[in-house]
Amino acid sequence: MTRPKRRVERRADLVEAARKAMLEHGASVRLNQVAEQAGLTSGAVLYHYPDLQDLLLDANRAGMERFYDMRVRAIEGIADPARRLIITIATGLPVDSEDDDVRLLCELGGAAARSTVYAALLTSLFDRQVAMYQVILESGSAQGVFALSGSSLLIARNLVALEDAYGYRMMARHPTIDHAAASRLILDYARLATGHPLPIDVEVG
Amino acid sequence: MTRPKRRVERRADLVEAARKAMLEHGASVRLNQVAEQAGLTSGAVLYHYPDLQDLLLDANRAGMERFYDMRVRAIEGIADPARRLIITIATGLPVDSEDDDVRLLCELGGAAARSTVYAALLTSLFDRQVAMYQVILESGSAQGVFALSGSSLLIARNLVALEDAYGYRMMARHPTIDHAAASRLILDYARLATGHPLPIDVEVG
DNA sequence: CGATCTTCTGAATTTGGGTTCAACAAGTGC
DNA sequence: GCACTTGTTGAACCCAAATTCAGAAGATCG
Repeated sequence: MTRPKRRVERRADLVEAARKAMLEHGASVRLNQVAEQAGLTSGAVLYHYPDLQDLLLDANRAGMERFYDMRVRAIEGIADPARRLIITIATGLPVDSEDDDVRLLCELGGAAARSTVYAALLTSLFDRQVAMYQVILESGSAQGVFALSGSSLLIARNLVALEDAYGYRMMARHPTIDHAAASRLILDYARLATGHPLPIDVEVG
Repeated sequence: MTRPKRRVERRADLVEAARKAMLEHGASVRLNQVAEQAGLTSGAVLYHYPDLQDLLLDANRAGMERFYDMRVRAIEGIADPARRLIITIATGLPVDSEDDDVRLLCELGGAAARSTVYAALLTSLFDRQVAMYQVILESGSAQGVFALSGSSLLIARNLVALEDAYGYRMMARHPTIDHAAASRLILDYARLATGHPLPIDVEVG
């Protein structure tokens, strides 16, 4: 029955199963729920991950990387700083209130206040996203298309902060804040901060 | 042993105990942990709250009201819109990374993605805070001290969003974002949005 | 094809928490 | 100071989940 899977691949499978299980049951997933999601018994999970916490940590780390990579990939190959900025804002928000990647990140927000490890993970994600925006802002500024209202660090932090917060609102199903509304709110700040009209009709495709 | 406490007072005690227990153990607190915090047995807790979820809900609701009331009280009696705005921004952030009220709200953020009830609570808190800012913005605009860059709803939403997000960052102990830094970041947006210098040296008293 | 390693199961065991309830202690009314 | 109500305990019980482990089922290699 057992296929010749490598240790590493098997652990990757479990990480994915743990991610799905967490989406369904929250941060306090049971070992059995992870096992069921993986189609295994709890013993098998324990064989690869003697401590469930380690598995959950890996799963969250993976989810974070996934979210970040998706954003980086969405703007690679695009030269115009204004388009890059608009697209980056769009990919920083959940696509809808069911967005799995963002759901996982929200779940983590609460845990971070109690867990040093998760706090460090989220802090690092925040800073990387800030750096991503800084690159866009600085390049736009250098090309003369952006007239920044303050330091790129300041503006980038506020942009990431706005994304985060509206992500939470969307996940909590705010009746009037959907992806389009949140985009408009953040873009409005981006216009003030860059002095660029940032036309919204640019297709994200 | 039993003191002549009224039903209502006793329930209030339990709500407070549940709040503390949640701060320590997260949204998935055990009945026993609440009981221990209250200095009672699980049976006694069940006597007053047959369903633990009801107790947790009450505790979270109480925490929210507490946070909101504190903010309202902080600006009552202050006439100058600029000062009101500055103080409101200051009270929207946790005082430090140990702030209990904000910690509870962060904890809720994750739960809201899965629980309709908590989602509704947080949404209503968000909207009330937005309304609070709108009143300040509109009155400042009417008095001619603010030159708003957009609708008061838009600006107010962004202000609350920034508060929320930096609250999360502070709770996760971001190394360079403390209360002062977060205030500066939000005030920078507030200046762009109101056209007012919003001097930071005004004492919050 | 036989020896051995890896992976996983199934059953047994332990742990931990929730639920129930008889009993009791402490107030309350009369 | 007797009868009743309220609040609470502690023990019994139940269930779900974690943990452990002997051994089966493949895979791997000689």
